[in-house]
Order: sequence, then structure tokens, then C-alpha cells
Amino acid sequence: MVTYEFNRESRLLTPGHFQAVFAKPLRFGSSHITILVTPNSDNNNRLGLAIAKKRVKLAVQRNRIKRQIRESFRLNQHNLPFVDIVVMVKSGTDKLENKEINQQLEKIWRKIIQRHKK
RNA sequence: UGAGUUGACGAGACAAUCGCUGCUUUAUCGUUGUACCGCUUAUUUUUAAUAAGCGGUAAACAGAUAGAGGGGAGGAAAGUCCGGGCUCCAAUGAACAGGGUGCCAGGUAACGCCUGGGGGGCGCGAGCCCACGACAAGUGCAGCAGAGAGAAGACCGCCGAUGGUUACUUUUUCGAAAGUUUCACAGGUAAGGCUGAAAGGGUGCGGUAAGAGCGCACCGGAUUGCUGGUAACAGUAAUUGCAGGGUAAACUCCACCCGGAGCAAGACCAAAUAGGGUUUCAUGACUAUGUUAACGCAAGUUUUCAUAGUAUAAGCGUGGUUCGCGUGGAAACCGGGUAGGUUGCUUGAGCUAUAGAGCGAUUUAUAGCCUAGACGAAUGAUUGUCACUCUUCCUUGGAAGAGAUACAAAACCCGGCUUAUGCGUCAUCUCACCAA
Repeated sequence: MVTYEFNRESRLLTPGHFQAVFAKPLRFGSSHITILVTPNSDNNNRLGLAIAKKRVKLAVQRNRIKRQIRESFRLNQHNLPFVDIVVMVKSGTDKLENKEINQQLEKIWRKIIQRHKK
């Protein structure tokens, strides 16, 4: 079933959730983005964002990046296996265009899907 | 038309698709408690009451799903620099300490803000800028330069009583005398030079050996009075030779103001685990005394029963005090409280319009309106069309191409200040040029 919804059930909400992902992650990355992945027990995939103030200084840029990531996750989530995901960002990302962020993310989604098919 | 000045407003628009988050409403679903009705069981106070369970109906509250409607970042949301509301803590008031403000008047919930006025500075002007009380209460500070930096100072210069000397001039009774020049020097001087950011009022005339408020006139200052003004202050008259510079974002003095911490404030619900208190229960344990039985030569060990004691234990360590060690189980209830959740949370010193008061900040009255409430943190993404600027072409409003789209995102709420900001629109006044 294809869904484009994105509500509270598809987010990591508490520090506990985040710790679980940081504990033993699979790492995927591109030039500006790092993604940590852990399989979860729910029949759902969940997204958490870790955009450090150190990496992206302006609140406006942080918001923009978060929205782009959420949008990309929302549109691709039906292809992903059931996993918990934490997206981290390297410095310099605030200078990327929306399109570039999207391209990088889609590459990573493909990698994750391939890895989990095996 | 150009160059400026001040003020106000806007912060790309529309459509489609896919999403996020509150609100309103409709439908469905299940859950919880409430009321009523019926049935069953139990107890007793037995034509009934109470409790528990099941079923039905009603309305309410919250939840989930689906549909519809409607709302969803800013002028600075920023910096967190002031002020206030609100919350908790503290509190009789006052003083001290500490901090802040600082021309006058008004506005305000309050302010370090705003308005009007005064003074000073800048600009041809419209206008803009200024922490703008007191250094004659006291203390302190000032590199270098310079003679001297505070009731100053004699380096150069100017003058010069007196004494000497050289030369010259004049007079001459030929002894000399006077003058000029020059040297030494008691001293005078604050005009000039020099230094400096600053040198103890300024200009002119008189005066003097040379000078000097030494005297005078004008300007400036101080004091006292008068006039105008609520006041800051301004004007004016008389008196006073002038009275000791700067610095108070130096200590300080004067006047006025200020309790502390903050929505991670505060309030409510409250899992698991651990721990606290109260009550009850059951039996067991321990101790003391007596006692039964068994074993044993005995000391004693094990054991039965009874009585008494046990939470500030008994007991042990050490004879006493102190101190330390030790102080079992189950159930119910109570209270604190972590994770988490709910609330505080958006109706407010609110916005808009009209009218009145006021030069204005502002304020009064009436009417209308409700305009974000997220919490690992929503307010978005993609595409298309049109707008904006520039260039080119035809030509005077079309086409093509290119470019730009800033600064920056609520986090309890308001009033300010400061800083960032591509640009567009409107109004205001000033200056310059041209035309009339």
C-alpha cells in the first residue's frame, strides 16, 4: 500500500529512541549527509533528524534542510524496509540548493533498499 | 527635472498536485465513568435497602477513523540591552550596602522609551547629532614636549638701580661731566618668542624704565536685583578688575528610582523500580524464667509445654555511661516523587473605524472584529502562468534573451531600544536649474 502520510508515529520522539539508533547503526553517507539505520520491531519506519547548530548556524537554514529531508522521506517511505533512521548533516549543507539535497537523499534511499534486499 | 530631508506602507501574486498542525462541524466505531430501567446473586434493617455482575436507553466528556469548512511566522519573530504583566519565594517599615538614571515639562502600566520646549554643535537649507546636574565640599589624574601644568614660571627676549670698561658724540674751568654703545649684576616684567590638547579673560586706547585690569571703553564672566516663562532658560540693570584651567562613561557629592528568581516560573495526574510512614494479620523467631523428654560420668547439647517480654527492641561488643553492630514476613492504606502526560497557552496595557480633547506623544467615548499556538519543535515541497529589473529589436507597447527575488523564522505575553535588510509604492518639506 502506497502512503505519503507523515505523522507522529513515523518520527523518533524521545531520547530513548535516538539512543537505540546510535547504539548499533548501519552507516550510509554522501558528501554532505550521513544516515544511521537500525531495524525496528514496529511495522513502520521512523525518521529522526539531528541537525546540529554547530553545523548549520541559521535557524532558517536548519528548518529548510529538515523540511527537505522530511519531504524526501515522506515520498520514498513506501519503498523502505521497516527501519529507524537518523539523518545527520555536515557543515556546508546550508549552501546546497533544494534540488541537490534531494538528489543526495535519493541515492542513499536506493543504497538502503539494496542492502536490505539481500 | 535633478539632488536631498522626514514619515508611512508593502515584504511577490494566482492555480494544480502531494503533505504538516490546531479549530469548527457531520458520520461511524469502540472504551470509561454517570443517570434511569430490567434481570441474576449475596447480605440484612425484609411490601424494602445496600453491594456486585450482565443487558438496554439517554445525555455528557475525552479518543480513533473518514468527509467538509476555515486558520497557520516577522518587521525586525533576531540581539537579549532596558521596562512591565503573570507565577513562585521572601517580606512590618526604614536605613545601610549595591546597582541604575541625570537640562526642563508632559505622556505612559512602566522605562534608560516617546512628545514638546531650552542650551550647545553641524549643515546654504529642509533637518540632523549631543549621558547636557555639581570640579567655588574634599581627594585624585595628566605620556611627550616645555622655563613653567596650578594661587605656575624667567630659557630667549624687554627694562634696568649700581659698578666697571671700550669706542664715539656734545659741553668743558682741561680736572672732568652728560649721553649713546658694551660687560657684570641686585632686581623688575608676563607684551612677544618657544612647547603643548590646554599657559591664569579678549580687542583697542592710555600708561610705564619696560610691562601688567595698572586705568578706561566695548565684549565675555561672576554676584545681586528686576522682567518674561510652570520650569529648563532668556532678556535687562547695577555692582565687581576678574576670583584659582581640564577631567565626574575618576573616586565622590546632590536629586530620584530599584526585594529575589524566572514559563526549564508555577499547578495537576502519575507507570515501572527502589525507598518512607500507618494499620492489620498470621504464624514464626529471639530473649528471660520455670518445666518435659533424650543423650552424657559431668559440664552441657538437643527437645516438649507454659508464662512474660520484643520496635526508643532484646541481645552482643566492655562492668557502667556513650557509641557502634543488629532490628524477620504478608496484605491494605497514606504521603513524597522520577520517566511520561495534562495545564499554564493565548481575549490582550488587543486590532479596525468614526467622533471628541490635546501643538504633540497620548487619551476618552461608541460600534465592529477574534487574528499561529508547535514541543527531536507545524506553518512546507514540486510544477506552471503572471508580475520586478536590465539589454536588444521593432517601435511607443509589444516580442526575445538575461538577471535578481534581501535580512531572517514564533517558543508565556506585551511596551521600547539596538542591529541586519535586495527592492517597490505614497506623502512631506528643502536646495539647484528651467519655464510661466
